[in-house]
Amino acid sequence: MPSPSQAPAAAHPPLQPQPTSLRASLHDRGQRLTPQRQRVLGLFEGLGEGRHLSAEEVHQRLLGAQARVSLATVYRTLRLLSSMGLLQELELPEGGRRFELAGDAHRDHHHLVCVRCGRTEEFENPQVLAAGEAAASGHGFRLVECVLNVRALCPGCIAND
Amino acid sequence: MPSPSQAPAAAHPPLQPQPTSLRASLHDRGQRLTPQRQRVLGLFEGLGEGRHLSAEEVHQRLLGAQARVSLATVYRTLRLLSSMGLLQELELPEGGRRFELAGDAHRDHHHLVCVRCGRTEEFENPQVLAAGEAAASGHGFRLVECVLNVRALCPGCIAND
DNA sequence: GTCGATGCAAAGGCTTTGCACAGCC
DNA sequence: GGCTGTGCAAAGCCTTTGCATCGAC
Repeated sequence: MPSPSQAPAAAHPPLQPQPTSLRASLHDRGQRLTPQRQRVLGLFEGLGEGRHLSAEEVHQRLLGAQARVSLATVYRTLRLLSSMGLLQELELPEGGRRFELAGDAHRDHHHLVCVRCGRTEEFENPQVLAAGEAAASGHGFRLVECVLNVRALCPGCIAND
Repeated sequence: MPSPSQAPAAAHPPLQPQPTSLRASLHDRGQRLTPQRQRVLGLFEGLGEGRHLSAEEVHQRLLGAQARVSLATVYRTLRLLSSMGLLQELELPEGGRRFELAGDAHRDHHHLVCVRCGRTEEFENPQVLAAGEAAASGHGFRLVECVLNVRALCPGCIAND
């Protein structure tokens, strides 16, 4: 269950941007809340959990939403939000860097990718998380996240084989 | 226990290059066995399973071993050997592309990476493989490989926290 | 001897950075 | 009003590609 950050007053829908907590997090680091940063985070929150975008895709979507943000700022913001723990960078095979909304739910969030056409499915499996935790604690590590990348052939590509 | 590939005649140490099967695989594709290709594959075989290198590292190691191979050829060869299924490209967080020797053993070969210092441990866990197979077949996919990337903090970095 | 592979260097993406201006606090 | 963030464009990796030569078959 996702823990509410720090908004005890009103119950708000999960897809809604949370400028309050974003501002607070930024302020703790001596940084500022700008429309660009709200836009980027809001974009991911609007997508919902588990959806991932490349820097270029973020840029295009923001332009499409009439939000004037430069690509350089998109890169800077993605890095900032990742370092704040609000976004997470993920590794997909043969692709590029992508980012998605961070959250406890993502500690058990995995990818099934077709090695031929790139089609991607997502799934969860608590046993994977358990295995990750076992491996981490077995080596004295503290788990941050675990991601299972399953590389496979999708039905369409099997048929074309 | 690693299964022997296809050398029923003599028991040879697993670290030995196998020019015969490499030549055969290349020949099937109308391609040639060159010293450079032997060198690159031999380097990985000499490392043993589960060790991974970037293109730059491959190049440096070959130069150090007095093998004159251009970086462009390293890139071309890594791609070729990957497409032949002899090497596999893997995705590590915050790093770059890396390659490792392919093999059945690697379908259950996972990484525990410190998100701060990059320290990497490797481990196996059959339950992870089972989860990957379940996910693949559940979506109609045919499993190629599954890799669990566990991002965590290592003991040293926890202490410096 | 033929046709593919290599080496070199230039081109190509994607990402980061320097600097002056704009805007949050 | 100070100081951080932004936009623009140039610089920087890493990787791929064109072309003449070399070498495996």
